[in-house]
Amino acid sequence: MENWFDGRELNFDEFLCFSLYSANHAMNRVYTPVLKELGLTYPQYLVMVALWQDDGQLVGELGRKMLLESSTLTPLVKRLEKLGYVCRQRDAGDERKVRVTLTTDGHALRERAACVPGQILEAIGMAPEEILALSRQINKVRKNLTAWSPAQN
Amino acid sequence: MENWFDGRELNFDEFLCFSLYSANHAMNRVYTPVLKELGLTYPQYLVMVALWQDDGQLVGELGRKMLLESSTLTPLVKRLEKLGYVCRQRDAGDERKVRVTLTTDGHALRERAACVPGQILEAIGMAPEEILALSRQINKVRKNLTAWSPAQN
DNA sequence: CTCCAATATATCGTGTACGATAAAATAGTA
DNA sequence: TACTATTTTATCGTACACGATATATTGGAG
Repeated sequence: MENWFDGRELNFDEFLCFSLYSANHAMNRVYTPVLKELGLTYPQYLVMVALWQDDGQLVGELGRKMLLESSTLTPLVKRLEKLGYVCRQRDAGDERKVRVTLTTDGHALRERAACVPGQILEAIGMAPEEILALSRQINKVRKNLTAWSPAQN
Repeated sequence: MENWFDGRELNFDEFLCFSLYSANHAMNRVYTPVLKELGLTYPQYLVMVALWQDDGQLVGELGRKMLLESSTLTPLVKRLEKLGYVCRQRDAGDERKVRVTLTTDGHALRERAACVPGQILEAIGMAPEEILALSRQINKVRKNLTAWSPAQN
């Protein structure tokens, strides 16, 4: 187990890919019990964070931020609606667009979720500056990957 | 979009979490078309890599390496079996265990997949040493997260 | 030897995720 | 104005991924 992804048996790309893959899963497993008390999944929480920062965004805007397709976001937002945290309504000016707005409960949830970041920060177990630096490096990889995929192939 | 996860609006933890989340998705999107020619998904490819390095592993061993539950691995390996790349058979000595063995096609696939790492490496667009260093940092986070989750909560 | 706990997979229900496709509204063009 | 192309969201099918649970085998205690 240890020597599989901590050793040198994998190629460099496989190494990084698997690191991202397993770290993302590990993050999800830490978030899950914390968010369970709010009745949210991790992707649902990310959408709520985006809405707390900027209410009334379109499904498309959320998709561009989170890099998700409508086939993923539409049912996810519908679940948030069923939970009573958001409201979906067609834009009056352009009936194609669907605007996602926080309900009173959705706004109130922000306070109840205030303790989440601290718990996650503790679980990560690194200094904020270190976390930020690592995030930037990972973002650089993400940018390279998204820039490459349509161009080359 | 840019200023959401590249700026400072998120908390540190949300920042890192989202970086991992989106980078993992981006990686998946790069792998998908490359692996499509082999008829594999990314998790299936990871299992094949593990088997190419060490054939005849148990479902449980694969699960510990990839940090996956049997509820995920069992159907995944069954799909690999349906594709004709592996063979699932109960261990003679202990009928509870299921051993996963490469078929002739499974072994042959290794050559056809030899071009994959190079393409991914190109897409990542970083020097091997840099990739390795980043992987190690991410693995450190993963270790912290997995060590924390059962202890604290 | 019998019963009970532990181990190893498997099954089920829910929720992401995506590609392909569809449907509806808007924009652009002849 | 009529027709087409684009935009925006939604739907469908497939494949992870997990927690909870079930099943079967093995190991131990008495």
